Amino acid sequence: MHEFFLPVIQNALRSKGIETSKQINIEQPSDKKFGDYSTNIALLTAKECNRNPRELAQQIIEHLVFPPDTIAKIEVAGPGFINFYLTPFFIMHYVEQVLLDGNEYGKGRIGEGKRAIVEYVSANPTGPLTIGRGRGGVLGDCIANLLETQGYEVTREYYFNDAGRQMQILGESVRFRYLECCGQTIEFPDTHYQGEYIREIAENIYNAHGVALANSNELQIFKNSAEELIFSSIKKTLERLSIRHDSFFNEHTLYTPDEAGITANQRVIDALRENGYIAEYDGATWFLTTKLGQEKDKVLIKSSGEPSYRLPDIGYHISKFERDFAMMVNVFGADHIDEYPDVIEALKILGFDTNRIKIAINQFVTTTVDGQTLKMSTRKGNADLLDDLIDDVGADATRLFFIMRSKDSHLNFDVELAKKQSKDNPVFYLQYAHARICSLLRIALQETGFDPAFSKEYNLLQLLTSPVELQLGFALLDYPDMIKTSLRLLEPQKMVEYLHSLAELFHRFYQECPIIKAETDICKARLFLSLATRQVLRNGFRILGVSAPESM
RNA sequence: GUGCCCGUAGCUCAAUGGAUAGAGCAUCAGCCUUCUAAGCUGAGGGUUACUGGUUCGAGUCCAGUCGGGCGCACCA
Repeated sequence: MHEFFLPVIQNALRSKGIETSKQINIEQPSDKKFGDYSTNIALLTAKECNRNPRELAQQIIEHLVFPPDTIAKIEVAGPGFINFYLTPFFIMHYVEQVLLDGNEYGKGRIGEGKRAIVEYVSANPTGPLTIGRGRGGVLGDCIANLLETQGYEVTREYYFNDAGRQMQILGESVRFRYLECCGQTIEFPDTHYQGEYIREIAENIYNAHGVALANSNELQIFKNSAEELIFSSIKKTLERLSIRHDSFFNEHTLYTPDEAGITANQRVIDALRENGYIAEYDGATWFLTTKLGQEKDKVLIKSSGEPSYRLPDIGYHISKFERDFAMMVNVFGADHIDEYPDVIEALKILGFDTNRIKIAINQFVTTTVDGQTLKMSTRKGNADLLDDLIDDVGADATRLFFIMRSKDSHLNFDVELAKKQSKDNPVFYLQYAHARICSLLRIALQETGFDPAFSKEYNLLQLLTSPVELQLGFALLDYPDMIKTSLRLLEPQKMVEYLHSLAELFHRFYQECPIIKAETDICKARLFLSLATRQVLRNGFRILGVSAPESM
């Protein structure tokens, strides 16, 4: 709707000779008595023009020219708001558009011809996925879905490292458990991975090789089989939540020399050095972030000769620029917050357009069981496993729980409540609306023989004039704006909120308006409205990755 | 100590700087002989942690105070 109002208001301002740097906001008032849409442009520009806002608003109104039959009423209200009321004709005409567009309804074109990359999950294969990782995974998947609705060609990427110190410890952990299988008594170090899955991997190896590996100090086989098993279990877990990646980027490629015999890491060092941001001291190679006003320089190459995580991170992002992505979204948990500024600074120094990079940070998930908050750690093996949660509450509820809160808020996951499978579960409310519509359409077909999907009598929609019908129609028309807002904020939670209010309106409509029992034309019109509602629910569910059951 | 996030109803959370701060759960009172009651209608419940500031207007922005979470390695 923004596109609908914007040019008209701009024209009115121009013909009044008003120049303003202020942005024209079109918003929905919290209360319907202030109109369907509203703008505060008169309030914003009054001071610049040295005018009374209400007077100014009145004069702007006189110059507004809308297409016929679209706006029922325009008024000045309060301190100087301009409020717009849509005609019932316009609303119902738009519902028709929902039916015509079908699965395409809500799509936009701002990303057409552009490539975007979303990086998410990116857990190293040291253990099964935890609930905390799940939140980022679902968030990333939904953001990728949102980007696709706007025409972006999206790459879903998983960045991982199977070479570092943690993998070494993983291999050793498995070896210790294996030795236990062989009958040895081991003092298992606190620093190592204590999860039950390590034993299982060790038992697998024991079953395959017996005691043959007990006297070797070779870690490779333990590390490799652990990595293989853990990675496949991670992928399986993600699959259960319909989270998929189409690109796996191994950090190790940044350590591998190219045709010229130079590694990506080395190129980063060389380029930063050329710009005067590299120095060697204390045996290490440093990124001189003190020159950028930070307290300390940051190590890029440790005195051992190995790069720290920052160096490949920079190289990794350069690879995204080289792959020519117009938008790069990084999704990660709050514990990774501090690594970002350095990477961005380095990229700026090297002349990259860092505005293309968007960071979506999700706050932590705390789980409460019996009112007790649990602290999680993969290494201690007491983490809440994502798989267990999916077992308990199902994939739909898991996904919805993760995105029904703003990513900036700590998510309090009450495991007991989620396990209940009761009607308290918010996912049921949304899905029930969809199932209800499906049932309605089935019965309508049976009893009246009318199938709205194969009829084009859309003009019948104009018969619907009751407040709840118009409110429902209006909500449908708001869907495309909702997607854009959600994407701009990288916040799928907005979609959940919207779909909830849409479901609520439908339930009310269903309660107040007899549909199959209504007179023929009214019945048809209400079935059209129901069908359009189902379409928007479906389209929204697809973005959230929640299933749309035909019956419940 | 310091960087980021958060503090809103009994609980979990909403509210692109807008008009009377809203949902769900919980509590209470109604609505199924009628298209799915996993639903609908209504009631109660608030000094938006605190103190200042910015402006036509602040839960929202700024400064400070208090409280909670996450970081602050030559780990990733």
